[in-house]
Amino acid sequence: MPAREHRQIASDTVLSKQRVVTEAVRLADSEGVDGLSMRRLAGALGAGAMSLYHYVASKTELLDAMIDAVFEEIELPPEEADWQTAMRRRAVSAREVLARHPWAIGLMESRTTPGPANLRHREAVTACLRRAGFPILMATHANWLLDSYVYGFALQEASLPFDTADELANLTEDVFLPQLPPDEFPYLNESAAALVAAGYDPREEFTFGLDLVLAALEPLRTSA
Amino acid sequence: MPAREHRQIASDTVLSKQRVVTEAVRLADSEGVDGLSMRRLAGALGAGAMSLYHYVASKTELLDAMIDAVFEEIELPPEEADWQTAMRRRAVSAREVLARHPWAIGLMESRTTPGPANLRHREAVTACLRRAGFPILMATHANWLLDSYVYGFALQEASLPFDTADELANLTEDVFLPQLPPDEFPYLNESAAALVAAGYDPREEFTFGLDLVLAALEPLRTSA
DNA sequence: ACTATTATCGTACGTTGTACTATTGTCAAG
DNA sequence: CTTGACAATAGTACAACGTACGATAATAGT
Repeated sequence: MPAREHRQIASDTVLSKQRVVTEAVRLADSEGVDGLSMRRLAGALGAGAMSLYHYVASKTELLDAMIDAVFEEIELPPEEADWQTAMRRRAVSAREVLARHPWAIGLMESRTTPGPANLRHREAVTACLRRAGFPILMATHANWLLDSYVYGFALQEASLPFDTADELANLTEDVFLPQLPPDEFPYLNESAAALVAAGYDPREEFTFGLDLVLAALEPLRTSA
Repeated sequence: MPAREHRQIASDTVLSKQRVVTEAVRLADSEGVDGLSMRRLAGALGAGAMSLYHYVASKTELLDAMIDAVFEEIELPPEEADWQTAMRRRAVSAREVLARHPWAIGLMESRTTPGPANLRHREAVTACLRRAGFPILMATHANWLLDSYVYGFALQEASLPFDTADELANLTEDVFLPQLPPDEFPYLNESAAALVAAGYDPREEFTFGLDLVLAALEPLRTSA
């Protein structure tokens, strides 16, 4: 391996797998994953399309690397905190990250081999639960439950056509309600009205369910 | 609307939006959503590619219709049961259906307008919760929590590369463990071993978390 | 200076979604 | 019985896609 350590001063004009993946993530964020083509990505990097294939073997591998780059952004459960705050921290971080990169959720379904950041993450979470006194199989259950909640919430959030409470109010009046005849959908009408009145904040909505789940898991520890 | 009621005796050779969507779902089930092209779909229906466009305006609309067809398979919460068993029934059904059509989960992220079956489903679930005594906003919270769990679980299940406990054991030994040096991933090693020993059944794993969530929601009712 | 290796890319092939157009089959109005 | 309208079925063509292949340019080791 003759590749020396002396990094080129500026990696701005030099390609690398890092730069390819980073730019791919940026492109997917702004244009959606359907707008991410090898040619467009190469163009954004000021390179020819085929040059990318020196850093990724295929588009599939690129997508895998993008997902792992997303996992790298998620905060690991801090070791010093008690298990509930540690898990809350990492869950909240995960939701934020997935909200920034909504395309990542849809991609997970098809790609099955976890990257290194993904593995590190899982290890840290399992460690946290085990050290908190959860028996092995209970830790597995807790893991499934927590991850399901995080991913599912992110998936639902990604499929919402609005971002702010204002947009929700507008859309409800202009789009949703006209599609919901009150005699056929009385409860959805009621819900929509209440939601507009109360406002909607994804962070609050998320922590509500999260705290409920964490509290429900507490008695499963054998706190020794 | 001159379209008479007299259905052609056999709709086997005759096209219709129904038949197009149904066959598209079948194709996605067997070949994955990437294997679903308009030409292949038309071929499976014994038609020319462009003929499909008399029944769907675009591939996007086809995908939307496919998702709604999936929702149609999900059992509604039975009205006569108490709320916990009703919600359990529909959640279990949802997981089964999504496990049959894994591609549907990844599709939800990008499509934002719910179809009629989707709306019916949401109405029925909200009705069940409200009738059980959940205040409006609590019903919304419960809805988010339950749906997050169901979708997230389905998403994780879809990204598992094995289906049976046997395959899990084989893969663990041949693929997973070799990627997990015990000094770097002690807890994942421990987990993997325990999981292989205990076996893994998605239905059990799912109901574990589900029952926990349902129990945690119970006190939020104002049972009047 | 010469060679081997690494990095870059142009061209070309097969496949995709679908716009446009042409061709049928059916039926109501004359 | 004719005619005109409309619903249904396709063929062709085009731009964009992933990428196999081979050619070039840059760099490093001798």
